[in-house]
Amino acid sequence: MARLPLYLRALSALSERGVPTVSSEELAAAAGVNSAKLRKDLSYLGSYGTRGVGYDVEYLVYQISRELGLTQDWPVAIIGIGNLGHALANYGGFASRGFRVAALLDADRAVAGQRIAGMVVRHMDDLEQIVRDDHVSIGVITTPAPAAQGVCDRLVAAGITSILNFAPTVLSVPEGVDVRKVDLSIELQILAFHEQRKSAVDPAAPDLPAAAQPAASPAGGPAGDLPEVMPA
Amino acid sequence: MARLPLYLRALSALSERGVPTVSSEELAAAAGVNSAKLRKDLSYLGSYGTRGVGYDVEYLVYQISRELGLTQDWPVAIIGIGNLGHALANYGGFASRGFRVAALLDADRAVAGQRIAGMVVRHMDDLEQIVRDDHVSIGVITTPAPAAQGVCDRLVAAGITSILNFAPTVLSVPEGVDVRKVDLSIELQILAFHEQRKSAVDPAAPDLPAAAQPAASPAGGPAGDLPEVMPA
DNA sequence: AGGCTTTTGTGAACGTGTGCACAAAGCTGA
DNA sequence: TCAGCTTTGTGCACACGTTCACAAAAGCCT
Ligand SMILES: NC(=O)c1ccc[n+]([C@@H]2O[C@H](COP(=O)([O-])OP(=O)(O)OC[C@H]3O[C@@H](n4cnc5c(N)ncnc54)[C@H](O)[C@@H]3O)[C@@H](O)[C@H]2O)c1
Ligand SMILES: NC(=O)c1ccc[n+]([C@@H]2O[C@H](COP(=O)([O-])OP(=O)(O)OC[C@H]3O[C@@H](n4cnc5c(N)ncnc54)[C@H](O)[C@@H]3O)[C@@H](O)[C@H]2O)c1
Repeated sequence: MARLPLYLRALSALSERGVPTVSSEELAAAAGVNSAKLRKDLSYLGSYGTRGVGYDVEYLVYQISRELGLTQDWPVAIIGIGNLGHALANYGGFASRGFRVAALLDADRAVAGQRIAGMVVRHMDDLEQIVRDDHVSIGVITTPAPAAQGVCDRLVAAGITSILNFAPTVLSVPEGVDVRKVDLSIELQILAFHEQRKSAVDPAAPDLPAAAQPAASPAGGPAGDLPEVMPA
Repeated sequence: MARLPLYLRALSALSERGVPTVSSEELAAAAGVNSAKLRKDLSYLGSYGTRGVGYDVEYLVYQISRELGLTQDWPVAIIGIGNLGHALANYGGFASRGFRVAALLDADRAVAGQRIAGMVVRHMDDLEQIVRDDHVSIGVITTPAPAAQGVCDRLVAAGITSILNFAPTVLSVPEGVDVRKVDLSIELQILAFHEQRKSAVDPAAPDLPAAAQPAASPAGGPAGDLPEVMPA
């Protein structure tokens, strides 16, 4: 389940505060989910709760870490050391959660060789060797969008089976390779969408404020602006 | 719908290549979704397709932009100009999609005053005034996690109703305020989870490789490692 | 002009995820 | 030891999103 990391974070915070046990209600509130959902998620891992008491925090941290595969630490490689690659390389939050930045790579020979966060940026030529020697199985793509598919293909060919993609492109990969994407523009656009909804017919019923309009105007400009992009 | 931005991106690419029309099949492939799903999503906006031909690319771009509220451009403020805030400030990909970085803010007086990407970083003291004067309605939080909730509260108090949060915390906000989060650690943990599944019982049936074990051992260490975190 | 091909729009079945509600289970205190 | 209280684990119903499949519509070719 994709919510386990959330629970793990909340549990870690409790653990650091020395809290010995939590009820599903408390933990659910901390993670921002429904308590029944949380209990069902946890029961999927097995029955690790005590009725009338709750869950043992330390034990649950261990069980979830185990389920997520965080008892080992995963070497990750970051490809494309520009603005974003820099920020990720300097970010200390990975190491604390079972991930280790094993290598920084870039195609630009002016970038390769630089020291960033105590590591030397390697050139893409060394990709295959690095993946093999350091057993890297997770790759992070922070190259410009046009280069992303090519980089992805090379990563897959080198044996990487999990990719985190920051470039705004749909990557196609063979079966057995997992891709997750982080796309800021999409997040902002979704926010803008809701923002527009809010400001549309604020006082009255917030139902379908603008979407009902276009159907009413058969061929002319729907709202009077930008008619030049209308079809013939 | 959260998929509209994806369609919009694919359509923009087609538009730049001068393609006049697309079928739902082609567009679905480009966006990485099912064609029936795509048609249903688009039909939700109204009937903008021609049977036997497909959809007019330019027209659809306009309609989706309109639905998402991208015909206007949204001023955003970035709070916390550290590693990540820097990268976002330098990123050119926002402007091209209807977003404008209106202000950079930081609580550190050593950071405020610096010029980044042609803008002067402002101090948090000016937050309320900036939000009011520039009509900022979207805030991006890139401060350390412990500061996030406090910053969030100030943003909300200042009148911001949409927040994009990069700090690994659950933000609580009053009703009417939208929060979306981007959490790298969670993404990596999900990848690690699948990665572990793949490598677990690779040749045989990949069913529930490790989860069935703990129930069999009533009180001892479940698999022999890390017994010190087991409960009493 | 009329049939043929292509592609949309949508009805209906399906699967999944969510949340309520409650019985069973364990702890606590008398 | 036993009653009472708290909290888990889960059966069940419901709502949502996804996918198939097909009829209606539009263009095209003869
Ligand atoms: N900077 C941000 O805040 C931000 C935000 C959202 C999305 N993104 C996306 O992240 C990606 C990177 O953004 P950025 O601002 O860091 O860009 P950037 O131009 O600063 O950095 C890109 C780096 O990738 C390297 N590179 C180019 N082609 C390569 C290849 N084939 N193999 C290996 N390395 C290669 C370049 O040498 C450069 O160092 C882009 O796709 C961008 O759209 C960035
Ligand atoms: N750097 C990354 O690649 C990365 C990746 C994932 C998540 N994150 C998260 O993003 C956040 C920022 O990361 P970073 O590496 O940029 O951290 P950073 O320490 O480099 O930057 C944080 C900035 O926030 C400012 N700040 C602190 N408290 C503030 C407040 N109350 N109001 C306004 N500004 C304040 C600091 O002055 C600093 O400039 C963190 O929560 C981190 O967990 C970062």
